[in-house]
Amino acid sequence: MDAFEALADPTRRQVLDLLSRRERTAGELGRGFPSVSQPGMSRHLRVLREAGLVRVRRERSYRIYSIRSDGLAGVDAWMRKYREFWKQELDSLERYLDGSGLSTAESRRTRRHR
Amino acid sequence: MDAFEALADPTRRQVLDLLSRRERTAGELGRGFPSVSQPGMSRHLRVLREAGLVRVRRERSYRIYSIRSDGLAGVDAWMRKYREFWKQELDSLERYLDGSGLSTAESRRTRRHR
DNA sequence: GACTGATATAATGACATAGTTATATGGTTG
DNA sequence: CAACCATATAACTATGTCATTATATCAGTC
Repeated sequence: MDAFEALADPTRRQVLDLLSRRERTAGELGRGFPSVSQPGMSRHLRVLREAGLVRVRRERSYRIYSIRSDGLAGVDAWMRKYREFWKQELDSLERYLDGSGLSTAESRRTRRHR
Repeated sequence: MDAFEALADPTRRQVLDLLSRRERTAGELGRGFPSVSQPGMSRHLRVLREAGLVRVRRERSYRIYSIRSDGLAGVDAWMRKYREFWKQELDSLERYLDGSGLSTAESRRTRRHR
């Protein structure tokens, strides 16, 4: 399962959100999702691992999971070429605002905020 | 189907790649993927549309599809909080290189290129 | 070395997805 | 308005995904 498929599941995205703050054991992650059984979480973690989105290391009897940027960097790279699209839309918003009654300062503020 | 699920399919990502260059009719998009039947492509386009990733307009008897940044901007926003992860890794690479035999100029070049 | 705690794998079932063929819709043209 | 072209929807099938229960693995402890 590739990174895009792995990210399609909301639970897995939430797991990454938790890991983005700090690394956690499999058990901690599992307890964070009462709606998911222990084997269910284990499977999600496996998917994330095989997609290159997380890494594991063993410590005592625990498995400690943490974010691995490789996979996400790949997704980010794919998205890069689209980023200009909303930048473009902001630009045309700016042009529109510049043409209207707003001052340029106000336009810039508007742009910065959205 | 949300934007993340829509992006999980490689064909749909390729469709977006085509549309990132210029808008196209459903037929043009279909012909771009000989491995996908006409109804198959129509379905993919529907998924992309309902996920907010593309928009359609009618012109003559054609349906013209184009990128709609809303959906992708949402995905990008989710990814934003991870971007610092590889930036961080680049920073530690830089620190490592600065500490090694490389000149600072070489380190900066390395950093900029990856 | 048996027992326990932490985690992974196996087996299975319900449901979703993507592809296929057949058919419908809707605008365009003679 | 009949025939045609572009595209969408329906019905169906194959395959995949996710969740569940039961079981295995494996390290640490008594």
